[in-house]
Amino acid sequence: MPELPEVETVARSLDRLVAGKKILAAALHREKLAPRITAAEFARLLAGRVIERVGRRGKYLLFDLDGGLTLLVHLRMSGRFRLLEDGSENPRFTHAEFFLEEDARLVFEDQRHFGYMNVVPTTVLWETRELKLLAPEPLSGEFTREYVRACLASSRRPVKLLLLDQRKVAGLGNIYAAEALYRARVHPQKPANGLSAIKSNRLHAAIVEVLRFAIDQSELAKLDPDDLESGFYGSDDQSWLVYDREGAPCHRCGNGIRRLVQSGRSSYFCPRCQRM
DNA sequence: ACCCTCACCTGCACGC
DNA sequence: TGCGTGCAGGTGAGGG
Repeated sequence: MPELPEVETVARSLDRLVAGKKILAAALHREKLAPRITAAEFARLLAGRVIERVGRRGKYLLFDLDGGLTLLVHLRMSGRFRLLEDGSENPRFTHAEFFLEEDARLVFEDQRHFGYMNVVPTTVLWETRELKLLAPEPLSGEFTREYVRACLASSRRPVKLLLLDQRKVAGLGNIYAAEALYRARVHPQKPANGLSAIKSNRLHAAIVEVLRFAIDQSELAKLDPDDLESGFYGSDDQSWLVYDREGAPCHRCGNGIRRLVQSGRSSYFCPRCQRM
């Protein structure tokens, strides 16, 4: 279920826990998890590789391996890594296993079977279908006011849908899109090219703030960072300003938060603070 | 090129 | 209690 901030936290945790370790063997238990390679290739490509570092691009986790390979992972809705002690049982929906040095076992579990993995040569990483069309990182210098303004100007779609488009903004999902629009006081159904320069700038700032804040929260909320049994999730019990608060009072004006459906997905907003 | 709908799975909260 | 329904934070394929 993670968006950029949670994926960032997962990447940091994994980097801390498994960077420098060798994968002695790897097993793919559900072939469709890595549809571009076979289970045999998965095992062969990963066996013996040292995990040099774990990073992130958009909502993708990137495991840089020695020998010029990168393991790409998308958690989608329910993907999750766990680092287990030798001998402990696999979680119910374990779809991949990485047997590491020192009897550590990294497992990937995924209740909804939406997760995705691929192994690619690092030299072509940025040209892969997964990463090639991804928008700039919203917390990088590339993500400027001008970039956001140009993006918005290029489409008549409702601004909320534009924010969910990974080719426009990398890493935003349904929650943080709603939170950013609320902070910027922009109505989710407003046509993207109808935003004034002022609102566009507010939205740019709100996106950056929302993500920075959420990364901090997610880091703080991690229970015990050194507990190998705990999953690598950020907090589940964060409270959002508008997300999932239908009917509850707006923190700014007290009006009831409303829910509407756009492209089959819930949008939450304050009808008084976020006018068309 | 754009934009929408649907499919991919399981589990959970809800109303009857 | 049990069963049906709708919903879930993501994305890509396929269609108009």
